[in-house]
Amino acid sequence: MRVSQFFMPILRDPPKEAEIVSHRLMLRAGMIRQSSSGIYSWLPLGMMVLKNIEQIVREEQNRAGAVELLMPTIQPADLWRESGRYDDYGAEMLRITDRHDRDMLYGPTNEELITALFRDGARSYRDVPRTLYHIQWKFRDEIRPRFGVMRGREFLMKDAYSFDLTAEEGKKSYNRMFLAYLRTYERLGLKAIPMRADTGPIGGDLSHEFIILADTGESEVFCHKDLLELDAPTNSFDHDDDLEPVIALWLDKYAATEEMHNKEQFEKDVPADKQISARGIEVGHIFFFGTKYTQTMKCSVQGPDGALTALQCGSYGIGVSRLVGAIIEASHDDAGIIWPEVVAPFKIGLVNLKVGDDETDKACESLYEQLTNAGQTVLYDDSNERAGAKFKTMDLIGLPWQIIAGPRGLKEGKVELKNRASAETKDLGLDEVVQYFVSA
RNA sequence: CGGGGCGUGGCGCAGCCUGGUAGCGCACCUGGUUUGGGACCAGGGGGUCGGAGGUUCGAAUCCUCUCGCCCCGACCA
Repeated sequence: MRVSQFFMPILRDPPKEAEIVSHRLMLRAGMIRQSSSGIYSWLPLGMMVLKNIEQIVREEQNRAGAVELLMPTIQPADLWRESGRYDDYGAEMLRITDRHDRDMLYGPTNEELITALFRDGARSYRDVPRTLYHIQWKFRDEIRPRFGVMRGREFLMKDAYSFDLTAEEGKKSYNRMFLAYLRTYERLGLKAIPMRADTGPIGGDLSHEFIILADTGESEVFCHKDLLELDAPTNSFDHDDDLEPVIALWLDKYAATEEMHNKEQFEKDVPADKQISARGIEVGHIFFFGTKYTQTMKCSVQGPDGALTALQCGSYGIGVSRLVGAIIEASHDDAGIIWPEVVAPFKIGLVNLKVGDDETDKACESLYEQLTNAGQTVLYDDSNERAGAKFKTMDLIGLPWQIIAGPRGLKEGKVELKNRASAETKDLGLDEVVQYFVSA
């Protein structure tokens, strides 16, 4: 993509409403624009990141055996009356009336919808276990949206739902998703710690929040330091594998959010030098709630003995749009964003320091073409800005690699390759830079 | 919802107290000089001051109502 053809409205100064760093940087880098309180348009650069995250989440869901579908954003109120949550959910649910005066709502979550779908589509014990998911926009009419995309009213969420015959089986589905979450965050370059959590309005008795530590986190969290050292297992698992021992690596160590925190136990279980108390951002939440919805909504399946059994369910959410902000909170410096390669909107920023200079133009065009042809994503700054402005912009938008080409270096046949994260630079020949990326 | 604050060009702000028909920096356009970490000079374009009503010869400025946005709290992926 050429900057001269792109849409990336950079702000030199942050709008005053943006308080936290990720919000400021997203606005400044031209990733998002607010439409109304807690509701945002995603501009090209932001959308690219969102899609990249979404894709990683999708791949790990698929790998964990979940099946993707897509449910609507607007749901009929009757479904929620059936589960009893229409009245329970309160003002956070955006209620709408259609032209026929029917009560509708903009879905804050999808337990009812998926349960109705599964109820109609599954008859036999042979139809379980299944885990279904979708990645869809949700709306929760927060009393006070804030922190930009981290706490918006409209947000993109991956939510998965597991259906099993027995609670024991259900726990397996839960564990499998637990590991999928660890993998997902690890791939995103985040260290997410599962913590025992309150189940809130979703209900149920088994629940974990996945928390990443960041100064700007909205809640206080407490955990054992060793949890930060654990790596997600890389091998695949089947539904019937016993994951308890694997999960135990995480569950054996103390980790709790404010609401679940037990100071005495924390001090008893965790040596003083291993005690971490910090701020955290919740980037995922998983629940096992058994038959809470399947019973009231009559979602059952016939067992081998012919008896009808209400299915055992869990639900598993990842805030995809929130992750965009969370990653920035975890990865930035004074100059701007520092994208992990896997989610970066482009891998390489190619900076032409002197547009109009024959040799520089030629070198840049050639690099752009070769790298693009080799499958690299390149943002080529072919604009007429001055060098300084281009550097600032590149640092702000945080592409992992910058290739800087100007007459001075090209006199020696060299361009500069700069790593955004480490700020390391090296001078390479034109062929060498291409090689660097093509062979890597 | 309770408490606080703000709405003046794309962004940041001044003007409002002491009414006289809008200004500054950045951004944008044109020309020139510049050109490796947000250049300089000159010349331009763009707002009717969130909205409605009122007071007044005259309202961004005063009064009333209203809408939106932000911050603190309760709530949340």
